[in-house]
Amino acid sequence: MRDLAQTFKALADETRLAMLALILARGELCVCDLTEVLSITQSKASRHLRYLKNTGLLDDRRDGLWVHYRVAKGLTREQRAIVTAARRTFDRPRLGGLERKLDAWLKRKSREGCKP
Amino acid sequence: MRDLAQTFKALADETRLAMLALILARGELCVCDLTEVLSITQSKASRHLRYLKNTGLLDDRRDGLWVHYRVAKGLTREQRAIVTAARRTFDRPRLGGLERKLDAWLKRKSREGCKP
DNA sequence: CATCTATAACCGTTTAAGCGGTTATAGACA
DNA sequence: TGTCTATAACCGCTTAAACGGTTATAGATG
Repeated sequence: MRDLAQTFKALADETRLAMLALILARGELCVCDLTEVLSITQSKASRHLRYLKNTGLLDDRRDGLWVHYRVAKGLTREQRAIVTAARRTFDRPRLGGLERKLDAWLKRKSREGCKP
Repeated sequence: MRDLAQTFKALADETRLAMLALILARGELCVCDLTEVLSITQSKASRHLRYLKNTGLLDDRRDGLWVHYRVAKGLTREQRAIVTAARRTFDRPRLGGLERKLDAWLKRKSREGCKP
């Protein structure tokens, strides 16, 4: 019960939910992508990603300066069930909007780098 | 996204999770049953039940002095999905233990009333 | 009406989350 | 080595949760 409550707590925040939705949609994203697309500070992005990682929902992978986050390999049975249910219920229009923003950002990033 | 996070928040607490598990298992329970079986204060039980009711997960029904709580009729699509997933993942042994305790309590209650 | 019971609502306190700003670290690169 | 970049870790502050104890309310019962 402890663990189940913990998993729900990890998803009980709009920012973390949006991060998970985007990562589920794209497989893997780096911190600056999420910071940009969700229009949040780097410190906020980092904090919430750490939370999701500590809960065991995400893994990270360093690649040079960037750190990429993806859904963890070793989800528990409980976690898998909850994440799957969450995935099915994400707000489609909102997620669509975020994905378009992400695409625009990725294009700009590939031209001009990670800065603005 | 707002609502989804709200639903997760409602389930992000061990007490509320246990309450929901018991109510799902039995259909309907009154406040004193939950107070007794979970060994919590009345004020705590009432507070968490109000939380679940305000989130739209539970309905209440007054019957004389007692108030019975059950899973709400009008769950949103999201809520139904999440509750169903949660139900599947409840800690079986723990829930079994609570149910045995509940049965013992209900027997005693029918004999001696709601008191101890 | 007076009293008793089950529950809700309130209150003051403690604990935990979340936040932005700042500093530290790890790796790239001149 | 010095500097730049992406990210993590830290800090002080603010807000929100949760708690137990107490009081209020609704309905039962004598």
